Amino acid sequence: MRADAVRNRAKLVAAPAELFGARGLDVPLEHVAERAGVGIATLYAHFPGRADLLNAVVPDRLARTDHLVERALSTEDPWAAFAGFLEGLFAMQADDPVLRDALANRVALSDEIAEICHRCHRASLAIVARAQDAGALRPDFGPADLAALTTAVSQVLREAPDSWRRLLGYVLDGLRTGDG
Amino acid sequence: MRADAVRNRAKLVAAPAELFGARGLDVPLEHVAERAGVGIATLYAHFPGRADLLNAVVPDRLARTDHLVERALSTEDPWAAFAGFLEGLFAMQADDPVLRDALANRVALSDEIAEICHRCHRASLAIVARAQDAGALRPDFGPADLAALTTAVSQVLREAPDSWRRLLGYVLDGLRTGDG
DNA sequence: CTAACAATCCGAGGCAGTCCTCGGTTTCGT
DNA sequence: ACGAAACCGAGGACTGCCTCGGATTGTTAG
Repeated sequence: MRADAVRNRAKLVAAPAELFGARGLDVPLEHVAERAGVGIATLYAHFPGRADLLNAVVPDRLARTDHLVERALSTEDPWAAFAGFLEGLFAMQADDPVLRDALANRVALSDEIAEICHRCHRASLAIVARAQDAGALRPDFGPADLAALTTAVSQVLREAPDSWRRLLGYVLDGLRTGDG
Repeated sequence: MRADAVRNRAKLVAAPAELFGARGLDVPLEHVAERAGVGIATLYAHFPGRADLLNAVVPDRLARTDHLVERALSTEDPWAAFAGFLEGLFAMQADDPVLRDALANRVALSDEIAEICHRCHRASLAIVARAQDAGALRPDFGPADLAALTTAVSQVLREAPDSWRRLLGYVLDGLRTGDG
């Protein structure tokens, strides 16, 4: 690849991050190109469609959840691991609109993204199971609830970024059993 | 107003309800007109803009919350009143996409709508205060939390209509104090 | 009953935003 | 300096918003 092409591609991958903050994941691609200081046709030369651009942007962000998983698994207290995992997951989304919208199913899943999601999902099941086995987390909390919680909080993040922590706190209090 | 005008206006007001279910509040007005069996120009003759149509549709739905408020205020147990109010509020939204989106701030507020919202909001503050005074509801639960909860659940309603009740259950469990 | 007027209805079409492609032009690398 | 690679904006296609001028229909007075 030519040197200018590399430079432009990098600018294109960097541009969405700033724009997404304001308008969400569906900014016009023209704006992205303009922000990157690049013609619209150049954008399409690098990324045939919107999905391809997202697939170049999202995986890196999404992969950061691995760190969270790692931290949770190495936390001794199962409840603290579970609560900290959720807390971290949403805090990360609060800082990163791209990640937030990606986890809220607002991105068409490429194979790569799907793979990372799968990995994160499987890990979170383990974290949940461990907390339940320890008797700290209600046994009736299921994977669907986790998805619903993500949906719920991501919306709060979008509309009232200051309220999510309190809401999560209430949910966690409701999820905890006396035993933990 | 002429007889056919009355008939058409009624059809126009009725049409959105069915359409909103599938696509949310922002269906093309052309579709609304088609559904009503009316030309697009007729729609604009009756309602100069989308907001005017919504203002003709929303208040009726929104006013149904009054019934909920009434029920809650006449429920003796303050916690049951509070929990039942929320449960009813969301169940109502689950059945009525218009109401759901209206409460999630997706409608430009006309004076009339704003007035009804205000009334409902004031009433809900009373319900909250009563539950807190009785020592059944955490004293740190505030109006902002109520708004955040509405935002959160309305999004779950949109994307996973079967999960909201469980999620609300967890939140309520977290909100309840031992005393109640 | 009918004619005539006014109220109402209507689809075509102009405008705006976004997507994406085409053909020519510029720039990189040798 | 030459060829290939990459760049670029103009513009066609589509969708949704809204308006215009003419056609239609309800109403009422004679």
